This record gives sequence, structure tokens and C-alpha cells, in this order.
Amino acid sequence: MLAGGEFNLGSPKQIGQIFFEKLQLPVVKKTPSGAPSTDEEVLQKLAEDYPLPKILLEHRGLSKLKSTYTDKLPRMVNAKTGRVHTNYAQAVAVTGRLSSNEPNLQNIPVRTAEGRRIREAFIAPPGSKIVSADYSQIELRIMAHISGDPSLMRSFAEGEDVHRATASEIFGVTPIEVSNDQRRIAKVINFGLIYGMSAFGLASNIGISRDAAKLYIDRYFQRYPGVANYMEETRTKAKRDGFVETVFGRRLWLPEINGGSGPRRQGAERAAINAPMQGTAADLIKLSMIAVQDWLEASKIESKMIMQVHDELVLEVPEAELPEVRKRLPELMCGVAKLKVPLVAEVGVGNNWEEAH
DNA sequence: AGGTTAAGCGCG
DNA sequence: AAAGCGCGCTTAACCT
Repeated sequence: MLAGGEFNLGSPKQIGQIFFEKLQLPVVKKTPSGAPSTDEEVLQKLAEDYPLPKILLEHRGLSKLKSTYTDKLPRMVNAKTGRVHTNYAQAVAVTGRLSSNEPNLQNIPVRTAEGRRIREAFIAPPGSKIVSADYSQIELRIMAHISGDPSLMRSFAEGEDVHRATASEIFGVTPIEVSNDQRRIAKVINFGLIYGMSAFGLASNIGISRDAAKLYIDRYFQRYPGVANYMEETRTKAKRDGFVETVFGRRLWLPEINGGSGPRRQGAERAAINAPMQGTAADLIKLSMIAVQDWLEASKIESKMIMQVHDELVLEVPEAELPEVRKRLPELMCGVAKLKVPLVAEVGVGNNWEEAH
């Protein structure tokens, strides 16, 4: 119930009316349906010139945490077990990932300090710890494997900081000379490549001109010609065959790659570039889950595999079994396939999921 | 009353 | 015309 003078902060339409009609704030961008957007990016921009957007952003962040996690998760605790039990869907995500629902435990907050307090609520019983093991840079490693690019393969073979190495190549400085800004830009480029990002996308993401963004991308492809080749070959193959596939042969069909409108086709091209990497990562962690479960059962220890979050496995481990699990878990994860670059898994231990991360 | 869509945002 | 992949969940608005 809203009292007089209050308004509903959760409604984009009402925000739009107040911000853009009453207060006459500039419309930064529009939603697909043509309404003025009030999303986070827009509010960040408006916050440079007006006080209200910042307050709204804080409210949005906190109400998201409350409505989705703090209010909901306690209600979903199973009375018999005293735990929350998610469901994993095995045939939903087109790339071969699992998805998680009721509740979704694959989007528990981690990026903000307030959000991490929710992660702290995931605890082990007395005498046990939470153990988390996640693949390091898995999709970039797969890109190195599929493309066979010499520089990228060397980065991983040498155990380098891959974003720093990329910055060093793009900006023509030695790795130790790479600035924080240069590394940040290189990281955006590395991730952007996995998603098929264009010069336009890179420019708007890091706040530079399209021409400057194009120069960075050109420079990247100059230094990593194998990656440029992969991008082109993947587009060609997708158009010729109508599908792309993971390293293990699971296919993603792309009916719109040759037909449809320009935007749909371009969307299909980005999906074609991303799917072999995202999908191969999904294949690898599925192999890991099988290997880990087989090991747990064969070795007759009490540790249990309790969650999967795309590139991460979470186990509940009695303290006595910690040394063994710490050692064996990453070995199993890294040993499920021999790619052209090493696989690396990082292990953490804690009293709760946040500590283990 | 109940279902669907749009917008937004949490994660990898 | 759009511009970065893949998901699930919440709220408000809209529809039957």
C-alpha cells in the first residue's frame, strides 16, 4: 500500500513518468518497445548530473537482494532436511549447460559486499567444511585449444596472467609495464571475443570511440591471428552446415544463420562463435561431475558433491577428508580431457560458500 | 482470478 | 536495424 506522496520505486514505467516527463531528465536510451529505459547503465549516466538516480540504484540493488534471496530462500528450506534443494535442468540451455531452478542456486550474489552476505548463509554442518573448486579461465583456454593460436596457447602454457599478456600484446608494452587501465581493457576484449562483440560494443563498454575500439580489435587479431581465423571459420562453417559443435561433438543448430532478418542473422553468428566455447566448458564440467561422483563412491568417503555453478563444483566435506579432497578434486577436474593447453582448477575451503570462494 | 509480457538484474 | 553469449526470478502492467 502506497501512502500519499510515495511512489513505487520498482516500476520502470512510473520511474519513466517521473524522471523523463515530470523532471525532464534526458532519455539516454530506449527499451525494445520504445519506452525510455531506466536500467542500471542509464541511471549511472544520469547520476553524473542528478542526485535522484543514485538513490534509486541503491534501492534497486537492495530490493533485488531482499525479494529474490533474503525473503525467498528461507521459505524454500525443506522441513525434513533443513536444506534448500535446487533442481537442475539437463535439457534447457542450448549450449549444454545445466540450469538451476526453484531455487536458482546458480545466481547467488557474489559481486557486491552486501550480496556476499547472502552467500555466507550457505554453510556446512558442524565438523564439515564447504569446498569449492572452479576452472580458471576455462572459456579462454578452450578458445586457445580450438583456435590453436600460438600466442594464446603460450600464455596458458607459461601460466601467465592472460589479460595482462593480452594487454601487453595490444598496447606494445612489456607485461610489467601494463597499467591497470590497459589490463581492464584487455579483459573486456578477451571476454567480448568469446561473446562475438563488435567494435561498437567494445566502444560503448569501455567508453571510447568506435574508431579507437576498431584499432584495438585490429591489433588483437594481428597479434592473435589464430583467433581471427577461428572467428571467420566458425561463421563460414555455421552458414554451410547450419550448426556448430563443441570439442566433444555436441551440436547447436542455428536455423537463422542464413535466413531471417539482419539482426537475427547477426545474433545467430554471435551464438555460433560463443557456443563451441561455452558448450565445451559445459561438456568438461559434466565429465568432472561424473569423475568426482565415481571417485566419491569408489573411495567410500563421506564428502558429497552438492552444487554445480557452470565452472564450479561445490562439495560438503568432513574435516578429516579435507586433505584428500583438496588434492584429488582439482586433479580430477583437470584430468577429464587433454587439451592443447593445461586445465587449471582453483580450490577454496571455508565454513561457508563465501569463505570457500 | 489467472496467465503472459516487458523490464530489469542476479550469476557464469 | 542493431550493436555481448547463456540462463531464472521478481515486479508491474497488461490481457483474457
